[in-house]
Amino acid sequence: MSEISKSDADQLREAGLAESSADETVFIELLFFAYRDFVSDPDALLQEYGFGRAHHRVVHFVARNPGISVAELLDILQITKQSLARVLKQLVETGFVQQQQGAQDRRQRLLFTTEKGEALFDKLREPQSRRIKNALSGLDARDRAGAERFLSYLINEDERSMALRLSNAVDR
Amino acid sequence: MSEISKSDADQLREAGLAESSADETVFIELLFFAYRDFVSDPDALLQEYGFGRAHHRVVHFVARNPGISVAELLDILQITKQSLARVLKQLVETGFVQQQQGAQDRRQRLLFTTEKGEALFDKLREPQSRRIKNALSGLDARDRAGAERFLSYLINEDERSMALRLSNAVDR
DNA sequence: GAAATATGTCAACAAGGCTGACATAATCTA
DNA sequence: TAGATTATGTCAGCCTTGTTGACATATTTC
Repeated sequence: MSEISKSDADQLREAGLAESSADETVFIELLFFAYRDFVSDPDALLQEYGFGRAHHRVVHFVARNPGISVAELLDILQITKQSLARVLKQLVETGFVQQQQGAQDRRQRLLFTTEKGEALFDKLREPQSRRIKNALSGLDARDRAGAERFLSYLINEDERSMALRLSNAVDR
Repeated sequence: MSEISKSDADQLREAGLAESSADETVFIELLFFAYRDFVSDPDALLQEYGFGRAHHRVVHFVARNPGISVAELLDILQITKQSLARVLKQLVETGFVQQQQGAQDRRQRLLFTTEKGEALFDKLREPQSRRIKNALSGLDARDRAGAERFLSYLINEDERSMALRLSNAVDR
């Protein structure tokens, strides 16, 4: 990993000049750059539909969790009811998402993607999937495991198991 | 890594039912959850100053790259001149960032943090640094290297070396 | 029957993206 | 040196997506 040399930080540390934050700061910035480029992929595609990133997140998590309730979706996205309602309404009106009254609890509106929604989900996932696949192609199994662990440990502890359960859900 | 089991996806794959995107989708969602929580840390602190995430990014990269030009900062943040100008103006007016005419090229306004800006930088970095440190504490050296590699390979190839050069810059 | 819950809705606001046009000063180049 | 290019700033206006708080409805639970 010659590109990812830490020589400067190492030298500083040996000289006793570095704060302990040196190492972490590398990761702070790697996360910024990686996420910046990672989310940039779907944006151009979304414009064709007049949608934004918020729509993408909703379509993605509804497609991945068919029958999810509004409350569960709010939990995942960590935005307010109103922020979700706005984009969800548009997605329902334009036929990308369907609502269905809950069977056990009829107060719930369970959410599903339509075929159209499924197609959008795939279309938006494709470039991100490609980027991930490309990144993983340079890594061996140990590296991949390390990346997966690191990301999962960044998630708030009290929500980690839920997040991992969702991410590892059956992929259709 | 019992928590990060891939049993569902594995079963599907063995049954020949899974699309090749199954593995990547786990990373797509891990990135979402990790970044969601990662950026949530500084938000409460920023409110005390009446600032938002955009201010954070500017303060961070100016503090990390003293004397950076406006053009270089735009390159990092990948936003428009106007979006930057708005928050930069506020940071200068409130005394967190200083401008200084370039010596060689006097058209440039080189940016520096003030002591006040430096203090804010540290204050905002602290919780993120703590989160990273906490995540790394559960990992061995191989895992850490894997995480670092994975994130760097997610960055657009034509900007990767710049990003890595910045991230590995001398940490003060 | 009353309280709690799931959801929706409305009005209003703020942050921070965007565009496009135009201005100024400084540098580079033919 | 004149003209083109570059670095930056600024103005007006727009859009998305986040926020709050109040209130309404239907349903479930106690």
